[in-house]
Amino acid sequence: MNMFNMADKTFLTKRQLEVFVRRERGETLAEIARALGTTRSNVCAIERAARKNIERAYRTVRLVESLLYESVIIISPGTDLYDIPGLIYRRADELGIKVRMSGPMLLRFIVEQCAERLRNREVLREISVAIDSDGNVSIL
Amino acid sequence: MNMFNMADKTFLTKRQLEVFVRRERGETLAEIARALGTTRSNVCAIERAARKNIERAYRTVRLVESLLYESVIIISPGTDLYDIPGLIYRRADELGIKVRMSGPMLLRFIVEQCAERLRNREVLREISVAIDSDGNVSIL
DNA sequence: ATTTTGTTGAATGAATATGTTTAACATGGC
DNA sequence: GCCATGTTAAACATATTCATTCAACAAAAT
Repeated sequence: MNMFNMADKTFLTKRQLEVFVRRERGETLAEIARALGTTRSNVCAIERAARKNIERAYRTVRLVESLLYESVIIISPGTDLYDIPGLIYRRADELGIKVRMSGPMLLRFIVEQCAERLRNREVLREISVAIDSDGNVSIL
Repeated sequence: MNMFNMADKTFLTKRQLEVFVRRERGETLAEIARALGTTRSNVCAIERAARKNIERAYRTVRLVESLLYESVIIISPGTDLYDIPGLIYRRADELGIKVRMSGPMLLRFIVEQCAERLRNREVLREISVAIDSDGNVSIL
């Protein structure tokens, strides 16, 4: 049991919450380390973990909302990599959304995120791309 | 490595996302189990885990926003009185909050509320200023 | 120049999470 | 009754996270 994170309500540990709040108040790593009886580097690590979890929570919420409220584009195996930006722009146009990425940026993004689903220019496994109403593109 | 959750972006594993999306589309446990090569009860468990993670992500976001949006600014001894409005505006900007007081109004407000913590232009004892999400400023 | 402050990487033990199987149970439709 | 559907609990192996320490480094403040 983790007696510190009562009830699994959030993704922040009691320790992470304590450090996060104190840091937001402007306390220094050394002050917090003294108060919690540990080291600066440990407090630093805990803060890093807290912010990572917060970022992940935001991304999770955005992902779920994009699934529930926005558009998902399914890119089938066999599609040519270079056709993907066009597919995304076309769908965005249909929805009246301006994509916040240029064509080349989109290409690089896809390659980065889906390297293992591509071979040269060919899509091997289905790729699901979400566009939210702000024009943010994400891979599901 | 968890080959299922590319890149630690969210709190949903690939499996959880797949099950969640299919369920949202109305697919039945048995259908999904067949498609993923496993059992109904397993799909059920995965869906439960997915929804638990989503709920936790929402709670995390709400917790963090409640911490950030009712923000407390600590003004340390030694601060120049005339720097205080700037500190408050900067923090408000970071939070995307518009302060409902002009600079001179803020100054007069501070002087009125904290006379005994000031000597001429210098802050003698720490002052805690709160801004709420409506931009209202108060001394704690 | 020294101290404070924040960061990073590696390593570690303990705690949690994940996906899985199997067996059982409840409900509603036909 | 029979079947499809959804749920639950126990148990398990593997994977991941958490807090921690220690050593080292860079930047900023004193």
